[in-house]
Amino acid sequence: MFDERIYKVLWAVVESYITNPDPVGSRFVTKKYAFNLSSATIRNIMADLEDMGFLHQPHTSAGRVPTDKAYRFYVDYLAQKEGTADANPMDEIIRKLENIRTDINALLKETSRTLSTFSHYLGVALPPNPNNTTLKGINLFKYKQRQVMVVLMTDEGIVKNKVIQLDPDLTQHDLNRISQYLNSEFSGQTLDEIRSSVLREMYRDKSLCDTLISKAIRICREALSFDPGDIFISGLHEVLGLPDFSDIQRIKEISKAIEDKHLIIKLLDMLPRSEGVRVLIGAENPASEMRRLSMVVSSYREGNKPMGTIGIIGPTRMDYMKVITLVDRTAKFITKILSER
Amino acid sequence: MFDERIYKVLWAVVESYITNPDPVGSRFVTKKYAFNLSSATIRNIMADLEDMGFLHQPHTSAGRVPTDKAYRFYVDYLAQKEGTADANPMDEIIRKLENIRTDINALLKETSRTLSTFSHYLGVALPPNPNNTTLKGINLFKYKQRQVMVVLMTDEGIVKNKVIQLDPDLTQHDLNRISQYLNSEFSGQTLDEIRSSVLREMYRDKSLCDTLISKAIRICREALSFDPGDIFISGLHEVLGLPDFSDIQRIKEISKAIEDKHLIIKLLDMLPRSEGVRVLIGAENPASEMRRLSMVVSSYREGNKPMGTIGIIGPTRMDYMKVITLVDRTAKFITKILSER
DNA sequence: ATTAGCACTCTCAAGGCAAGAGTGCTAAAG
DNA sequence: CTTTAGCACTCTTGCCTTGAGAGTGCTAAT
Repeated sequence: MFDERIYKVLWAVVESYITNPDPVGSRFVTKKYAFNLSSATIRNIMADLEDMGFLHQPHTSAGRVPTDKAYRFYVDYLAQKEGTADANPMDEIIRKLENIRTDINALLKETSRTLSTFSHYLGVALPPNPNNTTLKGINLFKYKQRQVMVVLMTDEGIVKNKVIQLDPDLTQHDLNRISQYLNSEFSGQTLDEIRSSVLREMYRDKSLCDTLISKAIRICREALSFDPGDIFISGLHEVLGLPDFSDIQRIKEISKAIEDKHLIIKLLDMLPRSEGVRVLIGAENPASEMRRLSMVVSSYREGNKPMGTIGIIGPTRMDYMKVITLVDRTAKFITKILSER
Repeated sequence: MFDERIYKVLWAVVESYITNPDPVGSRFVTKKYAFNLSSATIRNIMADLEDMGFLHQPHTSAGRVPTDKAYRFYVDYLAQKEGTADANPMDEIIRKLENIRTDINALLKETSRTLSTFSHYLGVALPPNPNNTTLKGINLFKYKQRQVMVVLMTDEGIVKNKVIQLDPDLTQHDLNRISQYLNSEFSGQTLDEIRSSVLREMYRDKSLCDTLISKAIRICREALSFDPGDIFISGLHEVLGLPDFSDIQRIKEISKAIEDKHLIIKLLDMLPRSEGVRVLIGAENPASEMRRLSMVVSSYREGNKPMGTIGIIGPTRMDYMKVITLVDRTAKFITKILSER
């Protein structure tokens, strides 16, 4: 049962299928990966592997194709002997990203693009969840009659702005005082914390209905109703070139995934921000829409504080080795940039 | 030559093909659009139309298919007897957009989505070109060591922010003075004007190298290097359902168009902001990548001032009638919202 | 000028056939 | 007991043919 051999065969099948999406037959395995075994023996082994749920044959007398379970085995095994891949493209990536040190949004946008061009899969990059960011400053500007522009700035370099309607017309002077109050009260807290304390205050201070403070709180409440930050996804044309997406149904799947950004955002946001790369293969994915897709993601941080997530999305038949090191090093590089500045 | 008849046939062919993408034959025309003519006569007419470049047959003995020229004829004719279409979905659109009166970006995002769901084509929305917007105010915040967050706000409700690097470390007090100077100097001007006057001053004041003013100008110069505002494109999954995009090549085309946002931005930005709807059919399109796509666009305004552009992109075989009124009324509605506030 | 009739062309779907690939099983060999 | 050789079997794939169907273009008649 602890036969090394059969895992070597499994390994060979996965590798072969990854480089070339044809069902792989017993004969091919013997030829390409010279075991000292005949094709008949391999056949038996492969039959065993199928029973164990690692392989699948599309029809009698086609070769075998790896299942999700096989890929899982493959990447777990990969993790043990990590770092075998060469990092050729990294130089170029670093060169591309190094010029965008300051602006985190631009950095992430470029990251998603770079990831996609080098992996030939979808590149994704998620900014820090605004709810967990800590407020650096809030500024209010009179915009038009009864309209106020709220500009929120966080320690992470995220800027959110919103125009909100206000019943009584306030002067810029009023607004300055309000923002001063808000800053002294709230800066240094995360937006989530602020939101809950705002709600608390609302209940307590029902009486002070028309004071400056209650106005400030109303502003806060309105301004904090942010949707999660925008996600950057790029490289659709890359995956369209892959043989895995040669039929229209699968293209619809992936394009749906792209347009349903909310789904991916929630998915990535749910993942624990543990260090290192995480791989979700096919049906391991919580979202049913992505049962035939895999994700390789890693979180980036500023110092020790987890920020957002970057990674790639592609078919389950994916060059995991290449992609994992790509995502890993890119995440580390972004972490370095953010921590240095 | 001025025979009404032959144009009626052309009209019939286009209408038929728009509702159903099968090559249309002579017999079908006689049946569906009861002329008092036999199929043989129609055949002759259709042969003439082919000579004139209006029709095309994929192969001997298939019906005819309209060319770009035919669509052009169709929409030009449509323009004359405008407004025949019912505006059923408009109520719903208005309901959807009415709640987002304040924030122009949210408004445009929702617009592109709405356009796509109701047209079943790609919905696009382009914010005002930031270069033509007039500055309302500029604010500088100390962000980190030697880094300054610049927040620009325009009359049009666009907010741009950027973190820039600054050689000498300035205090928030310095920054306040600088922003005060910038506001007094530049607010009310368009960003383009500001950019050119900044360049002029740069040359003149080479001597004042380290004064506050020169710093301010340096800030301005850096902050003004904006790419054109983001464009909103949505509805890829809508077009993937269309029979026109059943082959993978065409999908690649359109997905390339989506990812090359720059291209579309330039395209739309080039179009004169004339009132009313503009239709670009297939090869009329300046960009070669879009030779098999059509665009129906209209600009929206605030008062009399042209702002950005909205519209839809789809195959040349498009329900122009429906789409034109859809785009037209949506643009008018947005104009109304913006002008009211 | 219009129409009926007819031969012609082209596509498309279905069926049949042969080649090729890969399997599973069995029986022999190590 | 494990491995291997051999062979029959299955299934896909490509290719060809065939027939139906649709639509045309041309000619001759109205």
